[in-house]
Amino acid sequence: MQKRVSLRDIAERVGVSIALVSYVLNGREKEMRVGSEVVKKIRKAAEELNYQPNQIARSLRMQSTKTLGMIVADIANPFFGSLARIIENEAMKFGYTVVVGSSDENPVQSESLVTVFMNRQVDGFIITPTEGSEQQIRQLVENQVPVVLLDRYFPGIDVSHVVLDNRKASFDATTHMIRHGTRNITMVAYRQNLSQMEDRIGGYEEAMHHHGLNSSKHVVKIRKEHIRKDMRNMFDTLAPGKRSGSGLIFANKALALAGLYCIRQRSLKVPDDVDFVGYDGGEAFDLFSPPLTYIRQPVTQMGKCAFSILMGLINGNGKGEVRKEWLLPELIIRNTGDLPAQPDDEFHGMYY
Amino acid sequence: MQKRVSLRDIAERVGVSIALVSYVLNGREKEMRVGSEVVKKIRKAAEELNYQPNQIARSLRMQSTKTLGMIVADIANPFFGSLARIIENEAMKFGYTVVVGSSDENPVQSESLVTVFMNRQVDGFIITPTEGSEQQIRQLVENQVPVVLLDRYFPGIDVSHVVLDNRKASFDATTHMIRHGTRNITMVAYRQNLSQMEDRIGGYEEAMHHHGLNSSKHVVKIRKEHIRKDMRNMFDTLAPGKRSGSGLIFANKALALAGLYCIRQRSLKVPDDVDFVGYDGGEAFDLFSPPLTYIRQPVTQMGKCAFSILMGLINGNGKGEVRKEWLLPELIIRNTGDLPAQPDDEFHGMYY
DNA sequence: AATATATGCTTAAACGTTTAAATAATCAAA
DNA sequence: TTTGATTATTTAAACGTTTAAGCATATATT
Repeated sequence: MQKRVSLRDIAERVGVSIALVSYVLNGREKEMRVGSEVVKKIRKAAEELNYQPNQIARSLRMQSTKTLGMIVADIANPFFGSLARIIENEAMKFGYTVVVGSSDENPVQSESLVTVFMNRQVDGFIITPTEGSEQQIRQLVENQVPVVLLDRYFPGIDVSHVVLDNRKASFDATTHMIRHGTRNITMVAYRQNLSQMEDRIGGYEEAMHHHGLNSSKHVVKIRKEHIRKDMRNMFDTLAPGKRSGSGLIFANKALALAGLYCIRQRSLKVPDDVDFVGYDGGEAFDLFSPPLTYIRQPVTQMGKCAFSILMGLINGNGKGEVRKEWLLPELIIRNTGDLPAQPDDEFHGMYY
Repeated sequence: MQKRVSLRDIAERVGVSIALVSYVLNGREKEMRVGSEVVKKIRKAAEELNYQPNQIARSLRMQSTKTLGMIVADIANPFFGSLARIIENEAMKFGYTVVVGSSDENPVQSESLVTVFMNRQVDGFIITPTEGSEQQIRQLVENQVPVVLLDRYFPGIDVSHVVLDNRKASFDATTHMIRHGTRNITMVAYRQNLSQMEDRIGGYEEAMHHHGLNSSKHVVKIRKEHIRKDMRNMFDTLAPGKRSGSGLIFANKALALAGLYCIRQRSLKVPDDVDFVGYDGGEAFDLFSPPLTYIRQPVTQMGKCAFSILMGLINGNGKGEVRKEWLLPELIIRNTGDLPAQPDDEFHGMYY
């Protein structure tokens, strides 16, 4: 790697001090009353030498790296990939760079990412917190590190967050099924102590209760590590499709996909044998026969919102307000034989 | 954000110089013959104050940031997301951090990412080059910046790369179809001047030629920006399914998905009406009726390989060898009514 | 004529590390 | 007793910026 040109190189070539060069290249020549001749010469030299500022040196001096740390469950998951993409785009606009890490839903990994990012002096965090990471988050907040939680939050910590209104999402999905004549509705969720899951289950229960179907409420909790096995068990036990009016609501995409495997395996028809609603869309939902009903999250809005809150925290230097956002879901109703509307040609890049 | 503890804080508390603290905390106490009592005291103080090194300061001094720049087409695309994930994991093991940027297949954006990352003094790059970015890459190489190209490469530049053996992949896919009795095979590709596309098309042509089907060779080039429209046109013109022995090979996943829309729209059956092979797998391919045949890329291997080559370049300080890797594809043969084998429960995280 | 103000530029410290070189003290060998 | 190692520690420069403070010189104001 060749040595890069520094302010010193320009200063020497022009025959002035480093300070002057810095002032000019930062556009402070008026304020600092730099002679117009000198300004020209410095600009010219910078151009000729193709000067690029060393952001590391600047960071050290300024105590601000213009870097954000983002911790998601898994960047290979297109939901998080899309969020990362949106935040990356926003960040770029404001001169920020994003470093992304995947916690794998593991609090130990999450902790180590926080440490690595802190050592790299990131200016703030956007975090998808994992089960068991409550203490970490609390510590960050106590140390006055700018943090925004995304996708999940901890009711017990007073920190900004941007999440889907999961309760409403499940409520709407359940209500939709009930209106459709489905009575025997099962909520299939992860066995996981996170706001997300709890709210997704809560909304379902609320809707069932609201429609007087309390007695037929049924929540199945599946272990993430045994998703296939537990899913098969569920299908064997519940035998949806055997009795009429069965419906399944899957609390996330991984569950829905595992469920769809079982549905295909048992040659069940949607919605006649089992009614279906999943969280998050995707190719598989569009191309299934029939295309499937799902809850769409406003991913773009989530990303932009989280970013702008974080900017507020960072630039408000400690006085940035805590903001808590629950964004609205959209129920994409299908489960019919018709092909889903094709996205327009202009559409690309965003997988949700 | 609270002030963090520095070497100076420890030095003052123990009553020694900063240098000594640095030596000890870097494990150089033997080499530097630091008194064992002092070592203990420094360790203790560091522990008590919960000292964390400032990586920015270290980077400035060491002229090495332990950071890698990764530029992909789109991090929201699970193929790139998976690659990013693998590289992130590898990097972590070696104390590196990865900053990822999405070029959107746009050379201007790619250029600006390169600049941003260079200013942040990344130690090396892993790049998925876009059409028209040849000059940028050439410049990096000339400036002796460690670079590894991933997924695509430029035959005209002598720089390390890790790509799928796309030629073989298409050759195998085409041969498989021909053996299966499909004669009327169309290759559906992007109109794009990248090694990837050219090789994917080339392998198809080679196989057709090899089996004496030169006259029925047919390559359709679709514009990325008008993928839906061009795809519909193709189906209207070619009318696959109208004549027997029709087959379609899609040069990437986006094309395959757009193609599957049309297949469903026209109620064509795979493989009776149209035979099908796509690049890259995914939920949609697994859950389609029937599950679809596709070319699997060894994503994990690609990521690990690219990373290790980059490490060689960085640590070989300029003498690291240029390595060019073409990795082997795997043809996942299906197109039958059977459900695909379910991934094991242990499987998770990797979407390819 | 003395003082104030404006202009144009330089000096030097600071950010938090690493590390070569200097220093000082102890001890062994001549 | 001097010299030479050995051991333990400090000093200070360097990495490339930013920026407060200082210093001339010229011009304007009393």
